[in-house]
Amino acid sequence: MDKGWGLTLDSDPITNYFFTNNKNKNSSVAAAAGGGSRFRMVNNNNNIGGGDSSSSVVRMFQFGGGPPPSPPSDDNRVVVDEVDFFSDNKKRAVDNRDDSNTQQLVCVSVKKENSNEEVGRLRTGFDVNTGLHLLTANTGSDQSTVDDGVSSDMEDKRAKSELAQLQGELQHMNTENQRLRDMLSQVTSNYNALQMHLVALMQQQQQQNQKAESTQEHETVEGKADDKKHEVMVPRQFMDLGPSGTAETDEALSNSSSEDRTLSGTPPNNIEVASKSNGKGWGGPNKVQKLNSSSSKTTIDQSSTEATMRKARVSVRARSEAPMITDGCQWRKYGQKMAKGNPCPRAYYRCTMAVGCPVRKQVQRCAEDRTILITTYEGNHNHPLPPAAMAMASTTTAAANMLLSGSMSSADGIMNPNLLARAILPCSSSMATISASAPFPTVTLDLTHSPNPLQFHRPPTQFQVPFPGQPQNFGSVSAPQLPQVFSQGLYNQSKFSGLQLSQELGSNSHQTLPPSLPQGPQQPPQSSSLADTVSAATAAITADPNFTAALAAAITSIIGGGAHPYSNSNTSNSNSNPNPNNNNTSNSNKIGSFSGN
DNA sequence: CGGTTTTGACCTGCGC
DNA sequence: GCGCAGGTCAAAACCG
Repeated sequence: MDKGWGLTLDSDPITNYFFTNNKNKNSSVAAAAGGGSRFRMVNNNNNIGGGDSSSSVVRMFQFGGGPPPSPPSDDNRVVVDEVDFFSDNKKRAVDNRDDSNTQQLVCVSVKKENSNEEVGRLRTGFDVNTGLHLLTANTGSDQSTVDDGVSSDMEDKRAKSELAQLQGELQHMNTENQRLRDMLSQVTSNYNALQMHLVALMQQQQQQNQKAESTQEHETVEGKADDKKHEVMVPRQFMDLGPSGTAETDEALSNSSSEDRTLSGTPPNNIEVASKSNGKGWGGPNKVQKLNSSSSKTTIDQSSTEATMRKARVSVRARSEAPMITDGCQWRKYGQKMAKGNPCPRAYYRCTMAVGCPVRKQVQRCAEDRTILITTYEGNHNHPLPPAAMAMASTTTAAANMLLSGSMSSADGIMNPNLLARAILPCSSSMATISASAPFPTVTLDLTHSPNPLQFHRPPTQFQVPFPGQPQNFGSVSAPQLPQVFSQGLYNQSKFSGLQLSQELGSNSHQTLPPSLPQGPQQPPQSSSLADTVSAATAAITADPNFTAALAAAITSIIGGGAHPYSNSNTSNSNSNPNPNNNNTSNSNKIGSFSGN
């Protein structure tokens, strides 16, 4: 959520405006990232001399670049602010000794600006030069030499009065600035609250749908008593890849089931097994399966099919040189195998952030393109997730929920993979593909595509998160910010090849991408990580009104169920360093049999 | 020393 | 029933 927040807010034009104008002390960084270079220029100008707030200053400086309230006398100097600035001042200094006052004022104003850190936005060269020149010009000694002959009280008074006036204006501006900030914070909080509310509503709706379905199933299953209840519900748990983390929502979603799971070693697992017993799904250990003996077997068998159907997997394809993407969670490798048709070994990981966490993932390099890392998630965390892990969790959860909700209530979901895919990633159907092929329905989020490479590449650490949307927008996010977006974890450990927004559907592109991403500089969450990036993207997707609308429409049309996109998901990665692609195909079992490509 | 990784063995489901 | 393939286990090795 948090991250989503930042993104969405940032995207907000208003926010952008405020940030850039008011807060943007490091605008050079913030603006740099995005496509907003032009915007930045404008802002800077405004900051310096442009905007309403600094109009007085503008007048003094007579900047040509910005849109100064009062047109500067010299229309000629336009292009380079610095040059104009200096030349202008100098000019006056030389030409008009009487303007010493003006110079003084300028100096004063500049100092003020500095004190406010407003000047910090200016390019360094600009700042430095400006300060030096002005100060130098205004130095008392110099002035005295110049003014000696003229020195008049009248001028002093005039200067003082103007100074006072300027100070007053400055104060006024500061007040205004503060007021705007307050407004911004208020807007932000309101937005956040609304978003939370929306998510809660969606989850609630989904929960209701789940209950309805579970009850139906329960009834259908020949009235087998209480035990069945759990079993019937179990599938749900798995259905939610969800970010269990924060969870009010999670609990709500997985409510009863979560309770069952609390005791990790025991019964809970049985439940898992039940859902997974069907076959080759990842699931509870065989042991557990064994434990899950006869009594409930019948019910399991009956429900297993459904459970299987409901057990969704979310596969994420991303370009990464790292052995594993950083998703914020801690994983322990418990196996590695050669998979048929892929020379790269497949690594199996289990979430170790909590003792009984059922979440597992497979990591394998793409046979065709080994720069692509395929990470497949399954299960639902039964523990709080760190912020860094929320992004991926949210993303996968949202995708899984979409799929599951579709598949569960009706076959339509699977029947219309495109629709679901679109719902998940409205912009480009190609980015999200749904495979109904067993054993479990799988949603594949392809983060490797970048129709419009807006990607910013950061060589060693790269991560591609192609989200539907406007690349340019993303660009606007600005490189500097992106780093923030990417969580440290991912950042460090996994090397993604650039954050990308793909808009395969040119026309739709706008829709898909949450406005937030595109528009504004995103406010980096406190802890940034790749996960953040993903979460950012996820948040963007989920938070995007358009996305939400599309999602809701899709779901409604398909199942009438509700999906709840979590705005926060993250992928952080774990500490473990699996090298799926490592040549050390030391794996075990069937290496020999492996035919490779 | 505890946690993680490696890796051969084992289990299970599926297709023939 | 057999073989294959996917998935998991668990002892040994490794590592900080």
